[in-house]
Amino acid sequence: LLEIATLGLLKEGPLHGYELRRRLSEFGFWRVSFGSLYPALRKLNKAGHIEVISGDGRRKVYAITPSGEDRFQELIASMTEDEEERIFSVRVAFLRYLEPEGRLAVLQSRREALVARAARSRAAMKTAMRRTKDRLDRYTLALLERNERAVEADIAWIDGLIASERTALGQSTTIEKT
Amino acid sequence: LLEIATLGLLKEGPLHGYELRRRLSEFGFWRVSFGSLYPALRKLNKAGHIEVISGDGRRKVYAITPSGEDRFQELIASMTEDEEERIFSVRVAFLRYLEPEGRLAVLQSRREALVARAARSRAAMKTAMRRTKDRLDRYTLALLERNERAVEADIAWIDGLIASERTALGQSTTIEKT
DNA sequence: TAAAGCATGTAAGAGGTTACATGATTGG
DNA sequence: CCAATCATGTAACCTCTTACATGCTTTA
Repeated sequence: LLEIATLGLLKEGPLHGYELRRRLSEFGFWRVSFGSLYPALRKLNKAGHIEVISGDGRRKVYAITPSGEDRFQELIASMTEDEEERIFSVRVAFLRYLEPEGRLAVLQSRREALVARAARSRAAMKTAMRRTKDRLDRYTLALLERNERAVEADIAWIDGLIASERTALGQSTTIEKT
Repeated sequence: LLEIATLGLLKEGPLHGYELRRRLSEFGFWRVSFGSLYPALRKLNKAGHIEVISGDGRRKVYAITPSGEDRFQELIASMTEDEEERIFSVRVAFLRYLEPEGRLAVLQSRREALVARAARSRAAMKTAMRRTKDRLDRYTLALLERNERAVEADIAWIDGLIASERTALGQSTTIEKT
């Protein structure tokens, strides 16, 4: 998570650690702790994915290297199924760096995961109701309903992205728009 | 997370580890790994929060102890601000075990966190637009909009729960319902 | 000149994961 | 009887957190 977010932000320009953290939390990703940020930067540096382009003693400004670009492409394209929302958000935020086919693959993979989750959620509701003999408590019920609505909204959102991705990809479909 | 989920499920009746895991994933919380489940059970046992009520060599059936009940009450009532969705879900699933005042406190605390997040999200959108001079890319924009809608939906959901909690709590307001 | 904020870092530990090992029980 | 699945467990590791330590720079 930190690795992909760091590389993604550094693709937009060199930054030092403190500023990187500000961007991360400002964007609404999460407020990463320094205790995790600095060791991560050192690790990325040691791996050759980023380099120090200005160490004036005070600030250490990092820039992404070609090796880091490769690593970033690898990370952004490889979806893990039923990925955490936080990680997927970071992926979407940098989705513009992926080629159109890769984007479509990521979005469709996410869609499948969401549909599977919705199915599991509905199944869970049924089993829960059967187990408790329809005495499902108010809060659990409210939670399950909320989750169902949230997943449905997300699927609709993804569908919108997929649709506009498809029209951007296959221009041949745009026959007689009027 | 595992601690509160385990204690909460054991409040409904004794279970062995394997079955506990089934319930956890069946409910849609998450598929906890055995490598985390069994050490956690041993830790809870050592702390005296749960006890083995049937170790027939094969299955080890655990039950919650009075100490575990205390621990559970402590965990369910103590909200951490801007809590992860997963943890809050577990909290809601067991909210019925909290007294009405505690429930209201938890819900209102969550509401505040969501409102704060929405404000941060809007601020982030403005700074991001200012920084990139209105050339915010499609995906980032879609993501920010999606997040805003999701948080708003969650606030509305919480408001519903708070409202019904309030009417259940203060019966004096129910003057002339017809 | 003192406080607030900028900036980097280390150590310990929380809370999970994957991979591996082992054995009992049940169903075809 | 063999495979699947039930059932428990350990070891190594990953990612991130909190708490602490340090020193510089800006501003009131």
